[in-house]
Amino acid sequence: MSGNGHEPAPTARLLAESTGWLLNDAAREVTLRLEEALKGDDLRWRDYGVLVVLEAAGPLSQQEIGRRLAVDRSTMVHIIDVLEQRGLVVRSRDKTDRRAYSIELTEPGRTLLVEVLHPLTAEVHGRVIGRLTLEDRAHLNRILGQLVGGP
Amino acid sequence: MSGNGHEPAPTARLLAESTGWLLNDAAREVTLRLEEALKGDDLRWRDYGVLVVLEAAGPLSQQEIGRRLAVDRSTMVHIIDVLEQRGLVVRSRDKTDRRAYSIELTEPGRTLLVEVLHPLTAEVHGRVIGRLTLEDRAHLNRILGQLVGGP
DNA sequence: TATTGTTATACTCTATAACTATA
DNA sequence: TATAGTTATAGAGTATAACAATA
Repeated sequence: MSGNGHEPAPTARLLAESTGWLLNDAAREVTLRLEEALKGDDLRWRDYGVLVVLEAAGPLSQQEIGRRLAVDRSTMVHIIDVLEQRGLVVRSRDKTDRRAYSIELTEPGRTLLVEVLHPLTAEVHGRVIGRLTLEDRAHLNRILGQLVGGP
Repeated sequence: MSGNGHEPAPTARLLAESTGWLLNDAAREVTLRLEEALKGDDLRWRDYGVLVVLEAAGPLSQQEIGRRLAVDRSTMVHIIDVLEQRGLVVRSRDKTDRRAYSIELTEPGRTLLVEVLHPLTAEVHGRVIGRLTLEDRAHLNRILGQLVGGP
């Protein structure tokens, strides 16, 4: 990339009145740093997303995971392929619908999540969000929640 | 795409405690709608960004525009190509450094911005951000500004 | 020697469409 | 007839590296 190494995205300063630009810059800021941190474990932001979804919701079909992350089912195939090869998830046929898989977190997957990935992302997260007061963090989460929750 | 047509990105509900996910979902929400709105004028979010940067800062080199939008100079070539072909910007050689172009907004470009694009994006923006109270909007902008402005 | 714009190229990401097996 | 997963493929977007003109 060009100018987005570690400096803040400068669009913000130019267009501080536009929430859209700010949102994009902020999201890029956080995502870039998380991607950087996850690179050590050879995982992408999206892979981590799959693991987190499975941890939170239990076994799901590929399509359902994709729906929750806004990823197409054909794209999910590759993502699950990689995670399965690394032993972080397993595919087994859904008992009640044998067209679908039941994707499940393995013990190594769960361990990686708890012992490595969560601390790692929490650290990055803290570094970026750490600039904000606790009050502002709560504000931000509440406001963003309203934004994405609406119609 | 799969599940991100018009429904809110569902990651948020699952991981409401993680600002990173929320930021991504919110940014995607806004960007998708803006892209949709700009489609009528056959422009992308990023093209609009170039026009806005030029409007705010005056003539700039391709590389400088790219730096401000976090886009590589090789990518800028194509973007400016299209905008120039549509008569929205002009390339002229920089007087003091004849390696560089001076990219300038044309009158049609400025007019399109003022009469069409700004109202359009303001409308979309209002539709998404409109869910928030005026107070929350101010909060959000201030907090995001802190996030992207920091080290 | 360094830098702007350019080109060619390659890589990543993703979706579309057609297929299979199940429902 | 519809759906989950798969596959092949194609398109968009982007960066890397080498080159010409200029500094």
